[in-house]
Amino acid sequence: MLSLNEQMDIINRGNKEIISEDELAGKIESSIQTGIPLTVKWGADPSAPDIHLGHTVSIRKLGQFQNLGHRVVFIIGDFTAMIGDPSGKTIARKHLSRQQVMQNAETYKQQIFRILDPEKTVVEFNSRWCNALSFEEILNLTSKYTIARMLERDDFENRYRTGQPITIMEFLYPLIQGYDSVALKADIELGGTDQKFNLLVARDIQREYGQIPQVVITMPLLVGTDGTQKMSKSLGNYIALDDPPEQMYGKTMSVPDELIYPYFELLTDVTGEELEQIKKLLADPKCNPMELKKQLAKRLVTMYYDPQKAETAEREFDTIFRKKETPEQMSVHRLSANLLWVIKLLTEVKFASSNSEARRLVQQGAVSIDGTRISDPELTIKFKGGEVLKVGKKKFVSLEIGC
RNA sequence: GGAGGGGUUCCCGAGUGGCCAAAGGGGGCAGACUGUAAAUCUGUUGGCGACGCCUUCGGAGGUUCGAAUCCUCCCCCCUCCA
Repeated sequence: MLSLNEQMDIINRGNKEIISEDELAGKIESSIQTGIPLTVKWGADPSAPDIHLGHTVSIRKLGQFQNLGHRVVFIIGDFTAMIGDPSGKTIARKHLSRQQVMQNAETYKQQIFRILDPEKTVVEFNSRWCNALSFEEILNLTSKYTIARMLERDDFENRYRTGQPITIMEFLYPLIQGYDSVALKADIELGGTDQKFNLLVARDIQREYGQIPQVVITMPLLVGTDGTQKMSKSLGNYIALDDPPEQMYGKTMSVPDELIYPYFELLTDVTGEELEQIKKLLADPKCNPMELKKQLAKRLVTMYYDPQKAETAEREFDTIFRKKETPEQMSVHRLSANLLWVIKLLTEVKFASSNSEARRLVQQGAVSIDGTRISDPELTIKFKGGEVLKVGKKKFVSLEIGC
């Protein structure tokens, strides 16, 4: 096991805030003395199994804890999912079946184990202890926190002030998450800065239950591909771990230039010196940021796939977007007939969800076949096979005759 | 329990009898521009083989030649008083 200072150095890198560093040092010290690893908690909602780069900011930090010999517990909040984290607008949550939860959990594991060591990761479902709680115990839990303190939470305060509904059930969310820490006797809990409130509540709850409060480590929120809002699945501005290489590469390239630096910092293992270098280059007007972004995109694809796939992805990107040519590889669609109305064609290959949308695309000049723009929405085309249909900038399909 | 305010398209939000498939903004999509992007500009944004028709403004009825708009009942949300 590494010394206190060495451990602190590693943990300190890239986080937003540690509450508190002194407590953390104390815990690490006693762990070194006793040889007992610290329990590091991290939780996730089971309803959204698409892990994206935003999550990896925390997951990578967990990986560091594992390397330091500590015990990482990944909690799947199947119980809390019934409530839904009150941060969003989504109030009514659909109840997930046991089977769905298990399925999502599997998907989760598959993804996080691309970063974490499966041997060293404990996976828990919080329904295990939550379902066992009696009403009396729940009342007891609710007696440990006040409305005033709940309303300190930004979302709650906001919604309360602007006249948005808040249910009592939502107040339970932070309490249950806190109770999870009690059940696990968590030493440390990791989360995004948006989780700070919940993580801090857990400290109070643990104290109420006679435990030493967990150390809270918040990680910066990754800005999504739109360059403004945090990366999230519901906003659609995310790069998923499961995105195929070309997509991972392409999405990274579509990120605003300002994100190049934070992405290198939070998502890759580049050293401090390299980061400095990147910062310098970005400030240099002679340097084309595209080159750095390509490095970033390639690096990410290499991390989650391999160098060859990264190479291919880069080549394809250059072909489509820089040279504006057709990609080498594209999916093939077998036409239902060899004489087809353009509108029908677009809906058939699912590049448009309705005839109206298809018409719009044609009228806007988004549609071309073998490089020739189609502008007449009434056109019927005769195919002989091998044609390439392009819609917009990035949708391609190769057409073949027959089903 | 009482009094008042409100529910409109993906989101926010205007509209209080026909000119309403519904202003404006956001987002999305497309086009132009560009060193990839972003930004910007322009267009578009319910459906239908389509210059006409069908469905939409919390739900169900009703008034009317005609309803997002008026009436009745119901559901939901918010505020204040208790």
